[in-house]
Amino acid sequence: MLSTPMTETRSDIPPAGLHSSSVEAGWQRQGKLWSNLKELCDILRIPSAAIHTDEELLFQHVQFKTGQRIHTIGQPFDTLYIVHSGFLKTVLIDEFGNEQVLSFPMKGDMFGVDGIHSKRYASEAVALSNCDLILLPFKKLAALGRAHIEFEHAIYSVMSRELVREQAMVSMLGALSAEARVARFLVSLSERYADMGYSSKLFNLRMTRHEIGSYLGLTLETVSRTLSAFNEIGLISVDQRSIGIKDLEALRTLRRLPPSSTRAKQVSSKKARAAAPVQGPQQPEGDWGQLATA
Amino acid sequence: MLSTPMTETRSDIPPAGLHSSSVEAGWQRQGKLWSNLKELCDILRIPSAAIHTDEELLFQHVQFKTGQRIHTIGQPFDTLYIVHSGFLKTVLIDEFGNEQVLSFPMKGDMFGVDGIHSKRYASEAVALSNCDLILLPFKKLAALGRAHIEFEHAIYSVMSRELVREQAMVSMLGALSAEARVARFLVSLSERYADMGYSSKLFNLRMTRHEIGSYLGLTLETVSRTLSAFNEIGLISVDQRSIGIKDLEALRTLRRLPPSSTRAKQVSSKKARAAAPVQGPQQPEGDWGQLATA
DNA sequence: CGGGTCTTTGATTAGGTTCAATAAGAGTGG
DNA sequence: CCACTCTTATTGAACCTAATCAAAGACCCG
Repeated sequence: MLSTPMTETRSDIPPAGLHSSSVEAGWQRQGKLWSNLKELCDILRIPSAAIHTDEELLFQHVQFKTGQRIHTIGQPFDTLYIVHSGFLKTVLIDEFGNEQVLSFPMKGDMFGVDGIHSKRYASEAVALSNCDLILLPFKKLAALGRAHIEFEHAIYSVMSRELVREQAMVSMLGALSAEARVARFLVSLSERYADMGYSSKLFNLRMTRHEIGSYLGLTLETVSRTLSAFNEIGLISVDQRSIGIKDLEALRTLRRLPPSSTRAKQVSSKKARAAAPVQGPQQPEGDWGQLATA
Repeated sequence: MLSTPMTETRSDIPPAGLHSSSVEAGWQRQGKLWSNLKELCDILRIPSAAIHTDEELLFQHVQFKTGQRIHTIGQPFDTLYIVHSGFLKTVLIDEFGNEQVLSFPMKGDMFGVDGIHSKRYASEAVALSNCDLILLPFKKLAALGRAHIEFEHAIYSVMSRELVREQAMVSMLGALSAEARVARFLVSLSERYADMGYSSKLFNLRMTRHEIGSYLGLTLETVSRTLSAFNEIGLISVDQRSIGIKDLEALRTLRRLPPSSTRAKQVSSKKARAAAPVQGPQQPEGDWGQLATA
C-alpha cells in the first residue's frame, strides 16, 4: 500500500543478446555509450532531415537497473532523459507517501520536462526494468535549439505532445468507466509496443496491478477484476503479467461493459476469432535481453 | 448534457468601465490594441529583465464576447493565445459530443499550446466572459526565442508549468474524493484571483456547475451538493455563482468530509471566525467592467 | 523451503451517479 | 411590464460502480 519498496536489485542479469538495427547503433553491454544528434532524433521520432550528420555533438547514455530511481522530487533539475530501452514509471508522491503514477515512459519517450519550470523535478522516475537512458542536459538542448531551427521546433513539438497526452489522460480519468480505462490502457500499450517493433498482440506488463491502478485512478483489485472480466468475455487472455490481445477493436471502442445480464450475449458477439493464433515477436522477457525485434 | 449549445451572443454589453493600472497599459475600449514585449512578459509573469525596452515588436489584441469560440478542435494551428482579461474554458469533445473541460484560462494564462505538435488545435477554447486576448503567432514566438535567450527559456518554462499543472490535475482526478476536488478547486480559484488582484475571499464563479463537474470529473449534482455541504459546515458561503471563502485552511487540507456522523463535531470545530466580515475588491460582476483592483 | 510481493476472487460498504422534481434567474417578445 | 421559455441550480431517492476489507493462491528470490 505504501510506496512499493522497490527491490532496488532485481534481475541483475547483464545484457543477454545484442542486436544492431539502425537505431540501436550506439549501444553496447554495460559501457556508457554515446549517441549523436541524428540517433537522438530517430529515437525521439523527430524528423532528422536537416541535421548535419557531421554534427559532432554526442549524448551520453546511462544505465539504470530495475528499481533504481533516476531522479526524485525536489532534486535540482538540469537534465532531461530519453528512453533508449527499458521501461519506467514517473510518480508523484503525496503528503502521506502514496504514489500517483503519471506515466510509463518507454523507448522514444522523454521525461524530466516537468523540472524546467521550477528548476526542480516535480516528479520521480523509477526504472521498472533495466534501462538505457540518454542524458540530455537542458542547457545543451536549448543550445541545440538555437543551432538547429529544425530541432528547436522539435523540442516544442515533443513538449506539446506530452501536453496532449496529459490532456487525454485527464479526459480519461474524468469521464470513463473503469472498464473503458483499462481497455484503453491495453490498447495504448499495444500500439506502443507495435511502434517499438514488439508484438502488439502478446506482451508482458512491466508494471504491477497497483501501478496500473494508480495510473488509471483505480484500485489494484478493480484492475485485476476488469482484466479477468475481459478475459472471460474473450477480449484478451490474461495470465499474471502476460497479456494477449484478442479483440483490439472491441477494446478500442469499449465504453462500458454490458450490465452483466446481457453479459452472455456479449460473449457470443465476440466474432469467434480466437482461431487466429496470436503471435509475433514477443516482448523481451528476461529484461535487458534480446530485443527480438523486426 | 450535450455540448452546451453556447448562445454565441449573450451579454453584448460593451466595455463598461476603464482602468489604467500598470499592466493594463495597452488596452482601450473596443479597439484592437497592441502590447509590446515587455507588457507581454509581465502578463505572463515572466522575468522581463533583460528585455530591451526599445524592442519594437508588437502583439495584437483581439476581443471575444461571451460564448464565442476562440479556436476549435482540428482547426489548423498557428497562434497561441494569452489571456489579458476575461475568463475562458478549454474543452475536449468526445465522439458523442460531450465536453470534457480541461482548464479555465484566465489572466496571464496561455493556451493553444496543444496545437504545436500536430499543427492542429487539440482542444477547443470558449470565452466564458468577454475576453481580451493577446495573439502570439507561433512563428513569432519561436523567432523571439531565438532573439532573446531569456525569452526562450521563458517559453520552455511556461510549457513546463502547464505540464506540471496537468500532472497535478491527473493526480487529483486519480486520487481525491469529490469533496477534496471541489475544495482544491475553490482554493486554486481563490489563489488565482488573489494573483490577479481580486478578492480571494469573495468571488463569482464564471462557469456552471456542469463545467466545474466536467473539469473535476464529477457530475453537476455532486458539485452542487458538495458546495452546499461546505456551506452547511461553514467552510464557505454559497449563493448561486457567488462564493465566499470562510475557512481557506480547512479547504486546503480537506481530504474527505467526516463521515456525517462526526459531521456535527466538525461544524463546531469551525473556529467561529464568521465574525470576520469577508470583503475586499470583488470580482467584476458586469464582466469586462471595472477591475476594482488594488 | 520460507518470506515477501503480487494477483485473484469474494463479500460488503459507501461514495457518486442517475433520475426526477422544483426553484431561481436571465432574456425574449407580446 | 409580465408571461413565457430556457438555462442553471438545488435537493431528494434509488441505484450502481468501484472501493474496502479479507483471504487464499501464485510467483520470485534468497
